[in-house]
Parts: sequence; structure tokens; C-alpha cells
Amino acid sequence: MYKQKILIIEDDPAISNLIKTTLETQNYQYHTAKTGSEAIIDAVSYNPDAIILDLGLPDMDGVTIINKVRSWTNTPIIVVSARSEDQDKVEALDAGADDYITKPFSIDEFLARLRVALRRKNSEGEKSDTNNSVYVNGGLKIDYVAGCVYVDENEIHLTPIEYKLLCLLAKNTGKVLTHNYILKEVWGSVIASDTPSLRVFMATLRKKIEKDTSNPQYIQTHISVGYRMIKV
Amino acid sequence: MYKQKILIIEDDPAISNLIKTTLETQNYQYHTAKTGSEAIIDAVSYNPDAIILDLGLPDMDGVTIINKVRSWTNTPIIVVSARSEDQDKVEALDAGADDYITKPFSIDEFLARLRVALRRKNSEGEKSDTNNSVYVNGGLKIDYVAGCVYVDENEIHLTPIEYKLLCLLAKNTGKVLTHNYILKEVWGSVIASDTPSLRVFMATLRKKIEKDTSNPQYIQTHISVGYRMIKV
DNA sequence: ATTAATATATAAAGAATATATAAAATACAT
DNA sequence: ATGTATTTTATATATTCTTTATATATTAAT
Repeated sequence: MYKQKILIIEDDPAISNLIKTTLETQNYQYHTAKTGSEAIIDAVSYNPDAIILDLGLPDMDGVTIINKVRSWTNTPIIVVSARSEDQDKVEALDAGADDYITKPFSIDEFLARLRVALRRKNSEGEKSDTNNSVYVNGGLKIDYVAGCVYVDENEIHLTPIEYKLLCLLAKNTGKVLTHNYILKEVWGSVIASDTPSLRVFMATLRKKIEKDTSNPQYIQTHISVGYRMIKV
Repeated sequence: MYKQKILIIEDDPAISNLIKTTLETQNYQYHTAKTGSEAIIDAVSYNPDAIILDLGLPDMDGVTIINKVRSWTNTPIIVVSARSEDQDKVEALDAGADDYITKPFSIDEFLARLRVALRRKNSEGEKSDTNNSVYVNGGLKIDYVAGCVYVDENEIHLTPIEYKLLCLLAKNTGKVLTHNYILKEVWGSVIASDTPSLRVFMATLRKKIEKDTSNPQYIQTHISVGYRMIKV
């Protein structure tokens, strides 16, 4: 299962360790940065799901960090700070922080607020994925999210292996895939004796998507090598 | 210019007035509700951009209100509460609240946190289907607020799990949901041994909403993958 | 070209797996 | 206590996968 990645930006080792241990118990993955400049780099390269930011860093103003990060991503930022003045909170939140917790803080509340941040990130993620996930090749259409295949606008039913097979070919349109490669990808095995089985699946798949199976439009045979999906 | 609409759910007139005056100075539009049941209705009809919720309402538990609202919309909810116990915060935030402020609170901080909530709402953009409190698909109708389900205008009775299951499928109409995803969302667990239980629920749910269970109109089986609600 | 050797397509039977659903057992709530 | 909801268990049915067999096609060799 995917562990969510948290970037901790904090120079005080005591707080940093507390947060690290807490995140470990909750099975999150994390990475730490001790300076602002380091933090900016990590925010890019580590690609975290959420950022925990201490405002009192030695080399850079907290608001500057928030602005820098916000210039290219909406990754949730939770500020953790010793300063409880209104003005500090307002500045950080208006700069683009999503939440502001003052030290000392309760671990349970901290985790709950982190969950809020991650929940939001997730629900936003679903939205963007939903659109650009349709494969179209001539009259053939694969909707990966819906898990459906259409031939000339008519939905056709594929078994799990047939579906995997078609997706594999589609994702590699134009490339010849060897028998062994296909077996490894779809079945997970490389037992050569499964090749006859692959042939049977190829036949049934063609019967479902090709107009004339003896003159296939989509899936081409490369004798003694493998198969290839053609861009029509 | 469009004034953003805030729904205030608060029975204490003193706090209510304070918030109202504050919002007025900032040029927000607002509407108030004094009870939970009133609040639910207004959340639908007033269609606010953000909700300010006091947990200590006389007629309804705060978490219940959050759950109800969250069953059909992601409108940001900021809880304002006199209770500062960790447990209260965690419960409200995990139920779906976006922020939690304890009384007495600073007006400036309150406004900053409100701006955070509204900023997010804007960046998420217009969600088309998701924001409706009634789901309609052919003869199937779900009233999320009332918690009722109708098939061809006749109300049917669903058990809690059946209802959650149906809502999950409805919210993801068109998408195939895997067994594990459904188990995680409805039961909160990922124990694979629960799959038989899921099957039983699927059967009873179909018996209640499908005309012919052996040829389902709404819920389609994707063998060895999961289930899908079809847009009829 | 003709023949032999090899590769592929596909039908059909058999084995393995997944699903639907009834019914019993357990847990839960009022 | 009683009724309702959920989980477990068992089993028939349906679907999918593999194997086997055979016809056809392709390649290689003489």
C-alpha cells in the first residue's frame, strides 16, 4: 500500500524528532529539511503529499517559503509555530498556508489536522485523474477509470485477462511485444508452456474487437516474435 | 461583484451577532440557523460557500450535522466551539470539518481561516454533479439529506450498510470500484475475508433496487475486479 | 516448385475460479 | 426480550482459464 509522504521543515531537533516518531507510528513516510533553501529543493524533488513547516527557520522567513512553494504547487502546508500572535497567523494563512498550529500542541489534534489536509489532497487528485484516462485508436476505445472497452461506440465485455492484455497492447501501441514479455506482464510468469494459452486469448480478443479476424486491423502478429497494436 | 455566502449555525445570539457584524465589515453575505434541522435545510437551499458551525446546538449533535452535510457536499465547514478537548476536535475534523476554532477566538484569526476555506473552495472550481443533495439515475433516487431511497417513486428501506454501499456506488457512477476499495470505504477495513459479506450485501441491495436481479440494470458486476453503478 | 518443418488460429472439452443467494448463526439495538 | 442488522456458512450456478486437438498458414530446404 502507498504510504503518504510528509515533508517536515524544522530546525529544532526536539520537535523534529517528536513529529518523526509520531508519523512513524501512523505509517507515514517522511523526509526532513532543516533550512529554508533545503526545504524549497525538497518540496520539488520529494514531491510530498503534505508539508509541515516551522516558521522560525534561521536562513529564511516562513512567509517567503510559503510563497515560494505556492508559486508552483497546492500541496497542503501546515504551519507549526511557537508564535501565537494573531498577526503571524494571519500572515502565514494569507500567504497560502492551510493550517496553523501553535506549540506546544497535542499530538492527536496535530494528526487530525494532518488527516484533514491529506483528505483534501486526495479528493482533489481524483478529480484531475478522471478525465485524461481514455485511450482512443480508430473505433477502439478504452476507458481505464470505468474499466470498459468500446468498439465503434458499442461496449464490449472482456474477461480480466483479455482486458489486461488489451491494455498492455494499447499502452505500447506501435511496439512489438514478445510472447515472453506479454506472459510476464499479464500472467506474472515466464513459463513458456503458457504460450498456447496466450494464443487462445489473442484469438478471442480479436474475435471481439476485429471486424475480420483473418485480416486484423488492430492486433498484428509477428511470427515467432510476438504481437503489436497498430495505430490505425 | 459576487458576495460570498456564509452559513452561520449558532444558537448563542452573542456569538452569532459578533460573527454577523464581522462578516458585514468584510462584505460577505450571510444567513443564520439556530438549530440543527434548520441548518441542514439551509445548507441545501442557501447553497453557501462556507459554513460556520457551533457544536453545542440544542437539538442535534455537531458530528451528526457534519456527517449529513458531508454526505452530499464538500463545502468547507469551520467549527467554532467552546470545547477545547482533543477528543472533540479529532471527532469533528475526522467527521469532515475543515477547521476547528475554540472560543474565545480572535476575529483576525477567524477571518484568516475563513479566507483559507473560501480560497480552497474557489480553486477546486465548480463541481457539477457532486453538489446536489438529491441523486437521480433512471428510476433510482437518493435523497441524501433525508437519507431516503426511492425506486420508481416508491420509498424502499435500506439498512445502514446497504445505504452506504449504494451511496458509494452512486457517487462514483460510471466507475468500477474494486472490492477492496468498497470494503475500505464502507467498512473501514481492508480485511479480504470480508469479501463474502460484501457479496451478500450486493445481492440484497440488488433484490431491493433491480427489477430483474439476474439481469441488473443499475449495478454491474466486474468479475474478479468489483462493481459499477451504470448511468441508465 | 515441392516437400518437410515449424508456427499460428481457433474450436471445443475440461478444470479451476468467481459469483449469487439462501439459510443459519451471531451481534446489535431498543 | 424482541426484532433487526450483520456475518458466516454452504451450495448451485455462472464465468473464466487452460488444455487438447486440428486445420491452416508460414518458412526453410532440396
